[in-house]
Amino acid sequence: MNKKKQQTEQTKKKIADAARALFAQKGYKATSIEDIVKATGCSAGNIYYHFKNKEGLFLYLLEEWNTEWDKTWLDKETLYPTAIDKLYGMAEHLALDQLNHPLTKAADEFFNNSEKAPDVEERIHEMVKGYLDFNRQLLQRGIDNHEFETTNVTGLAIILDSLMLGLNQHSRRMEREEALEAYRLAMDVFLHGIAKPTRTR
Amino acid sequence: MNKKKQQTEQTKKKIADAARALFAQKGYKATSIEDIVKATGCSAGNIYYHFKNKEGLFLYLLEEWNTEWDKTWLDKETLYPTAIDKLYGMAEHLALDQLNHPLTKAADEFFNNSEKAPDVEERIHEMVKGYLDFNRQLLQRGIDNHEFETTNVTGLAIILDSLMLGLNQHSRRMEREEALEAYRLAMDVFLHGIAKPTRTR
DNA sequence: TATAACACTGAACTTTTATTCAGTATTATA
DNA sequence: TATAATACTGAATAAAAGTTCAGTGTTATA
Repeated sequence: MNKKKQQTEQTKKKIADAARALFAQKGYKATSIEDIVKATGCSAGNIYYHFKNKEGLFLYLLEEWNTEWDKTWLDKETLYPTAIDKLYGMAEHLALDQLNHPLTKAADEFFNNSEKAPDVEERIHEMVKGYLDFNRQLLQRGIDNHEFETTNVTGLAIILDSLMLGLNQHSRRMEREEALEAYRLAMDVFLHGIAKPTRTR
Repeated sequence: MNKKKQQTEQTKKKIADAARALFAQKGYKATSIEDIVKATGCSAGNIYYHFKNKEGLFLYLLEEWNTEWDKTWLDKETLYPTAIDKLYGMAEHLALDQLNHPLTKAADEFFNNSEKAPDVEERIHEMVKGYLDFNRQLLQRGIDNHEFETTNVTGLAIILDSLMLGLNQHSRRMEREEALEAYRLAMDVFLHGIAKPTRTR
């Protein structure tokens, strides 16, 4: 039970790699199984042998990306002592990940596309919830540290995610430095706002 | 030259209305010409008589939506004296428009989909530029009024647009009041930030 | 070594899609 | 009224898509 498992792993990776690149370049719907067949050199049947279907293949890539992101972030996180530092760090991390990571565009398309199996829809829901939880924890830490003054943690988690989501779309048309700058500025605004300090609160 | 123009206007509207509803419900790609045929009762050929193709039909709806938005906003704008008021007003306007307006999801899908004719791509680029210009003007007014302290108007226009873009996605899963609240909170943050007023600037 | 489990092929199947076009009916024009 | 322009039909086209499956060779198991 060795050469077979190894073979399976290898071709599964080959398919995943090719699919990732294609989804990134052309989007989810526009990438056909035939495209992946051509790119990998293996047959259509083989793809369906290793993955349930096109949806399943894409979901696999999303999960892979998610865990990868978590891992690299955990490595970085310790470098940032305060919650504010963490926010800027996360912004930078996202900016770079999204620039380097090819899947964001296709992911958006997939997320917003209605033709998904119910269980897939469910899984995506969980992912989004995961992002929001992540934000919530980050914000809560800032509150506990007396860095932030706010009570509506859940609301702000959505605002933060919205900001990152929207920037993600814009940053597609940006160069690396431009994108990093935009993410930094977004965090400046998120932390300090743009109004003159005549606070009415 | 009357009954014919009238007829054309009527069926063009009928097709546009049906298409809008379908695109909203199912997304751009998932809506087929056949769907529109069934919904309108007119033939496929007729749709291609009035619109260049599927892309052209969708673009027509986008343009229509854009001009409609501009018009209703211009009516509202005068109600808000300061730039800050205008920002909150715009947020509310967007929140309601996006809730009522069915096309946002399909628009996202369309925007991010690579298979567009070059001239369509160009037109979309112009639209995005229009949004950013709109933001820029609003922010500039706030600076002139001494409401905002900032110099990077272009950067902030992108941040503001990103925020609205991201909220748009989240608000799809929200009720009316919830969405309005989220948009308001987003503006609070955009204006005042979340950090304690120990400003380092 | 015989049998079972596995990795894989690739053509065939089924749907679905956007788009076209020869032809028809209605309305305007001269 | 004759002719031209216009609004429309609907079947045909043609390409593309996701998915399946009978069959082939290879590796593990007993």
